[in-house]
Amino acid sequence: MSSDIRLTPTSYIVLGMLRAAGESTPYDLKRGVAASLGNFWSLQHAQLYSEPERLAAAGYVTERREEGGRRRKHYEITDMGRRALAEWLKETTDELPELRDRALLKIFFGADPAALAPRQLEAHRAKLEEYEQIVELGGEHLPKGVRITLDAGIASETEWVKFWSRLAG
Amino acid sequence: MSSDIRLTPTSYIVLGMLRAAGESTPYDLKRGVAASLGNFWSLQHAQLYSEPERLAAAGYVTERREEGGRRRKHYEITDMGRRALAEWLKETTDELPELRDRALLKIFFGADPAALAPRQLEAHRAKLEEYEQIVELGGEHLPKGVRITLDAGIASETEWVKFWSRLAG
DNA sequence: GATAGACCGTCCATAATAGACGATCCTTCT
DNA sequence: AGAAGGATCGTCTATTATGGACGGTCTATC
Repeated sequence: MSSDIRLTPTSYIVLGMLRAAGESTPYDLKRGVAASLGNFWSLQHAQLYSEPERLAAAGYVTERREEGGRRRKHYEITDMGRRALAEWLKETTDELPELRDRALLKIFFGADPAALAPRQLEAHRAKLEEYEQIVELGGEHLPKGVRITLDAGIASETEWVKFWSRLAG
Repeated sequence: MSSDIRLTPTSYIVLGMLRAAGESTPYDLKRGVAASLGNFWSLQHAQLYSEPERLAAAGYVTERREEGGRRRKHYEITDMGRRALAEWLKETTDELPELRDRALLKIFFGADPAALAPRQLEAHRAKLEEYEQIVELGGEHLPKGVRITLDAGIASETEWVKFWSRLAG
């Protein structure tokens, strides 16, 4: 409680997941993130262990530790956490997304696009298909926000598939 | 020379910029990056001061320091640096781009899309226009790789403009 | 030759990355 | 029941990266 920490996007991810899923262990968070938001916000699983601790120390979440076995930690969002999350959700932003594309980086410096294209095309196609699968099996009853990000993913991957197809020739 | 360091994407950015532009100071690099590759590979200007030092210690670049005034450091790529860069450029990758989109993150957790859309739309539109400007004034004689990444940027921003337009309603 | 504003370099505390490592748990087979 | 092997899960460490403050230097202008 009460050391004041800086809340980063990582913090809000933890808070958001906890609000949506209820009490969770870091591993739960990890799986949840990987299956969804990890697609447009990359992060490291180790952070889902350290960040909740930080949040617990500052009072945004509570921590409960199993006695036996794996001694897993279970976290739950507090009212303070809910308030912080709600406030953050209300703020708009004009920041553009950050992108880090290794393949583009190589092309920029003169790598052969036709050499890079096949594997990139394949990877983007696979991702696109993954998204479409999710929509097919029950995209109707996804929460609205989730559905929108999924649509964004589909639109964006579709575009990348086109882009790399052109380069593959 | 000869401490062996791990070469990160940041390293290759420094090497690539030095190969393309010849001897440069970190500030030169900073400006060069901001104007081009910064659009699809975000990085911090402080890194363009620390990374060349690291590379110099390992022999990938040479360092020359001004005597008077600002005592700027000038860096130049070595043969060893060129070899490392060339090798990296030859490797293909199936890694997908990393994305970090704060606005999408908020939507995912339930923020109001219509509230977020206007500023995002505006920002993406501005970026798109910036790219198109570059093409207009002399996109013909840009290096091929640079031109391709520019095309990628245009395609991608066009898509985002559409996406946020839909949400703005 | 003063001054304002742009240009430039460095530093620091904190956060994030990458990935190894080791423990625990579950299933299946004998 | 017990062993074996694979999936699940948690932690740690060294290295990089982030964000931003701070302070110095240069240049144009009056």
